[in-house]
Amino acid sequence: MESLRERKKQATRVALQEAALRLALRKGPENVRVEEIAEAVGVSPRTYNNYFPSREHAIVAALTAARAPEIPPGVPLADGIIDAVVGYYTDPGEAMLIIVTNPALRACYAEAVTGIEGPVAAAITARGADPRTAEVLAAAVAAAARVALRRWVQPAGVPGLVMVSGGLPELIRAALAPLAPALAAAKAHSVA
Amino acid sequence: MESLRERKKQATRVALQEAALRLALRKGPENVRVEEIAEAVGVSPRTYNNYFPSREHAIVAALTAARAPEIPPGVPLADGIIDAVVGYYTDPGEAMLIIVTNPALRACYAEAVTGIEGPVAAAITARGADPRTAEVLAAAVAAAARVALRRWVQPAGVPGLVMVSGGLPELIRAALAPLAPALAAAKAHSVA
DNA sequence: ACGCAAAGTTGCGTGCACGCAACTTTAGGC
DNA sequence: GCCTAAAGTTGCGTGCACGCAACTTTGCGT
Repeated sequence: MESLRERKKQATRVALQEAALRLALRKGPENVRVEEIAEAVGVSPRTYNNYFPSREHAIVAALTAARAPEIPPGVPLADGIIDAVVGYYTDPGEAMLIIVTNPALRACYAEAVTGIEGPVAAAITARGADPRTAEVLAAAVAAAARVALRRWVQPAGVPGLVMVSGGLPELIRAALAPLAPALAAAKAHSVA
Repeated sequence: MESLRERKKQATRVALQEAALRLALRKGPENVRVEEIAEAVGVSPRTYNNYFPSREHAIVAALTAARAPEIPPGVPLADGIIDAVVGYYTDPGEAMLIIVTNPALRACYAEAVTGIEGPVAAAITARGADPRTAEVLAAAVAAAARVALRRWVQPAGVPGLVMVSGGLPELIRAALAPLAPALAAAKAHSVA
């Protein structure tokens, strides 16, 4: 059902996301006031907060909106999940730089990683695993993805340590690899 | 080194934690103002925020302060970690009820679960695993613990579903179980 | 077409988080 | 003991998040 209400709400939501991202790209995320975003869309600041719970959420939503990981059903579970997560994070254009630059945006983006838990859990369940097991493993996958993001951003921490920081896809694969045995076991458990 | 500075800082920090918890228990967490906590300790509100980044953090800190999970070195890795995490969450007296009642405190407490990642990662590394693997697995363990906490709080979600919500320890064991294969593999990998 | 109930928007008031620039306290060399 | 630098505290100002109570718009039955 696409009532007028729904369409209007969605329109202002999208407008707010786009305005927030545009302003952040132009002036830097620090220098964007909620009032500006609201004004650019023709809405009150109070209404902005009815749509987004913080100043950062609209910007992050502009990047994560309408993006859901797709997990291929044929391949082994671990491989499918890894590819899906890698694909999920491998579009971001220049906007990604804005996000990793700003601490508040980084935190908000890391929080948004939770969004992959639902689809991942569904995929694991679809393979026959117990839903509660799937929930835990999906949370673990999201946690590993956050670790990968953290490593990607970090300037390599202690100077003496390895500077692996290659591409984000490689970091994600490396971070998810230790979870593969648990994913395989979940599948096996479903068979038993 | 216990300089006068350090001792004073620690004293006010502890005083703030205790005051925050005491007031929260007496009046309910919602009705405690930062100004009150600061005044109870004899410090300015601004100083409160130099110690804690939010109103909730002091209350949560009062419960998580000086608590580090102890992971026995002898037993199998997964068992040791599970027992340690269970023990970590199995003291909380009546104060726990205050926390699970309030959404903001719940969020803050869940965030504090990150505190176990360090010790857990250290224990995994101590068994010979790669530090980067240990970091990922520790994050996964923390994520599983958060799932257990979520399940413990939730009023059993959909009415038709199982109402497992027994004790928190059982929930934690159930949530960590799916990660056991990954923990075992990390240890095996170190041996190979 | 009418009118009522549900949903959405807005202004207001309050409390919180925090950068900044004074000001005060502590540490340590002399 | 004295003086200076480092560390800590405080007041102030600003912007944000959100509960609340009007007010406006939309949906829908008649």
